[in-house]
Amino acid sequence: MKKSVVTKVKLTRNQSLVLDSLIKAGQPSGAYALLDTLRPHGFKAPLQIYRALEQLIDLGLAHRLESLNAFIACSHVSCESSGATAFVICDKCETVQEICDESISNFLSSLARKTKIRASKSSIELHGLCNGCSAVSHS
Amino acid sequence: MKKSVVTKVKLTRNQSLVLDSLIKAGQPSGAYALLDTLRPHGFKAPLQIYRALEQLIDLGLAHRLESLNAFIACSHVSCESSGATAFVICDKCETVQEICDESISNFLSSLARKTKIRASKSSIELHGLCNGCSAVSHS
DNA sequence: GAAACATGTGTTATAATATTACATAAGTCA
DNA sequence: TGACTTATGTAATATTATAACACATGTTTC
Repeated sequence: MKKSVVTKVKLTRNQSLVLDSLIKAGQPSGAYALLDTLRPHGFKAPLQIYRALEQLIDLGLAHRLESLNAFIACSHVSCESSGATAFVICDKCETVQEICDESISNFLSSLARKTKIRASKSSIELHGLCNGCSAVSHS
Repeated sequence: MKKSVVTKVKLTRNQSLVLDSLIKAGQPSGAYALLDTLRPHGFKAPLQIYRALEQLIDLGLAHRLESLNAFIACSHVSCESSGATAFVICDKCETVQEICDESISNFLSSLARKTKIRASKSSIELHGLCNGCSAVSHS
């Protein structure tokens, strides 16, 4: 669906800093949260974040979570990023599982075929309570 | 996943107006676009739109498209809204196909099982070019 | 009907997210 | 070097969404 298959990309300083922040966060992070984190490194405007994110996403090193307006580092060493990725999000502890297997791409292919669309981008996000949180929250 | 199974709900005036606008639009509409449409009917503030939308979505009469920050009327007479709905969106003509069959719910169940999540909400959105637009755009 | 409660409304202000526009700098390649 | 593309800095602004408060309407219970 996308090209990608990145072997060795040289990230710019800004891109590296944003990616590092995302990785350290280990959670979905909003653009403005990233900005605050990076102010000590000289970042001053949201655009610096958004521009870096755009690149990282194109390279498959980061993903955008549409339902959260947030971003997360790709959890695969370097996501082959067929575009066929699903995110499973715990609404309590904010843990995100990034799933990227044949069941996802098969499902998407089948959906595209049925609806006669030439697909270019997908977003699959499942919200709920993860195993741990589900056990605790017996409200 | 949701309750729903709405047989006959009495919508308030605001809710009816918003739903009518959504239906007339026949396309994804942003909250502020709806507000503009409804100013002649006395709407003045975004909150009036957002509050109506919240109800309509709870009732399964409208859906939110996360990747567009937009809303659309449910295309099923009254969506049983198992929550298992997928949206296929043409980025050119903005047509949206709302798919709601077993393949969707099976896929989501399987994903929830694999990731051990107790799912409460899902969002599946596939972007691309629809059959018609795909034929034209031979750039 | 009156008291108590939940739900819907109107309105103002503000928060959170994202982009436009323009000037400058740095990397790439003929 | 010159031409070109890509990245950057910065300010301003656009777009989307919510908080807070006052008031009204509806429903249930007694």
